[in-house]
Amino acid sequence: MTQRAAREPGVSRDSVVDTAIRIVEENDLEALTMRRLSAELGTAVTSIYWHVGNRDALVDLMVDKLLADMRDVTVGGRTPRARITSLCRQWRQRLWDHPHLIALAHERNKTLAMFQPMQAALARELHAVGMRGKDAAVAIRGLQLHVVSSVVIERTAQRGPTTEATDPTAWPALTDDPELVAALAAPVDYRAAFDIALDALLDRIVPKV
Amino acid sequence: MTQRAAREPGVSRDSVVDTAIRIVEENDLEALTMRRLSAELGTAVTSIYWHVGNRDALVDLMVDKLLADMRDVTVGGRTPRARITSLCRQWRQRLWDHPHLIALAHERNKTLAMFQPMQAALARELHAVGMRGKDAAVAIRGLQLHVVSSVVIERTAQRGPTTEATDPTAWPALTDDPELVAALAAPVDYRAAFDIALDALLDRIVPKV
DNA sequence: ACCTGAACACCGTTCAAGT
DNA sequence: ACCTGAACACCGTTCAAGT
Repeated sequence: MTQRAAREPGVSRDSVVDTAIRIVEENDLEALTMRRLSAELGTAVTSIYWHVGNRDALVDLMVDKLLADMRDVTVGGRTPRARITSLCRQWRQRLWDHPHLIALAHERNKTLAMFQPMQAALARELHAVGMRGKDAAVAIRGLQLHVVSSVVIERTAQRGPTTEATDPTAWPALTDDPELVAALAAPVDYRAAFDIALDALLDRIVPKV
Repeated sequence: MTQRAAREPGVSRDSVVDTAIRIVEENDLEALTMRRLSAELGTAVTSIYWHVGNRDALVDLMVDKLLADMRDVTVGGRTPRARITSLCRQWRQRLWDHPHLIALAHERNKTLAMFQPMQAALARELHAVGMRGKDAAVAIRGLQLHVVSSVVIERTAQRGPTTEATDPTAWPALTDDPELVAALAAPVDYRAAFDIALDALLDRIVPKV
């Protein structure tokens, strides 16, 4: 088997998935159509079906491939608490850097699966602070949901040019606090909101050591 | 103008939106096609375009209509903290009761707009504990993101029969904590996770009184 | 002002037929 | 084992034409 798949002879399952990922990364999810994909591969539409089944199965393969690429996790920080914070920030950043992955996972209901590679690393840190079993699972779940939902919300919010900034005319009750109204009209600082909530979560979840 | 729009003579903008909402509620978002909508209305496909513009504009109208239906908020609880908790839980429940709204809002990038009707009520409670201006805005944003993301994640997670339960074979590092592995393999208790994180958030955000 | 049919440029998927 | 063209049953949208 040649490292770089030859272009001419035909199409492999891998080349289909790779090309599909490239199409999505260079454009967006809705740019991924079977016909365009086949055109880019230089084959008939129907041969794709032989290799990957159908569109849903193809997207599943794409998600798996992208997740496999980010399986290794490195941790920094002195205390376990610092390492957990670093882990969560790092994971948020990684998902953030792969916005296409989020859209893909959403379409296939694999949103939570995006977090799986991080669970082992988190469990290790929780063990270090004496959390095991069910308690550790609850903590992992809480952090997992926080990271994933943060990225999902931010990405879908800024996906289009829609009026996501809240409409100030909607609150007659707030006219006595113009500073609040102004602050709500400003764009959301997702990063800050993420950090605050993460810290609050850790205060609650991770025992002080 | 008759209260209940007459069926025979023609189609109104309202009847288009209402029928579209009914279609989505009885099925799901992808059941909403212009052709099916027109069939259900008894008109030609093209007349819909005259009334609402195009599909995107129609979905916008649907979101606005659904949000208008849940604009009034009632609060219960003695202390401000209890009332804020009640508000967040109530809002989560309302969004939860309208899963179609979430899918609709997602398609039109109006995810955060779903929360808008609740902002005024939240601001009132924060004023009661002495939070104003920028601090109050940060608190509102934090609670807003928590509620919305909680519902979004849970709904997309259970949208389909996909394998959302995490695969236990993926963590060789965890074999020394079988209770943790078992707990992670079990379905997520979103309600509990929501309450824990909400409490943690409030500890951080709302000043003790 | 409102509604129509015809047409355009797309989709995903199946299937029998080729080599 | 792999690839093909033709066909089916859909999409959203435009546009000229009707009343």
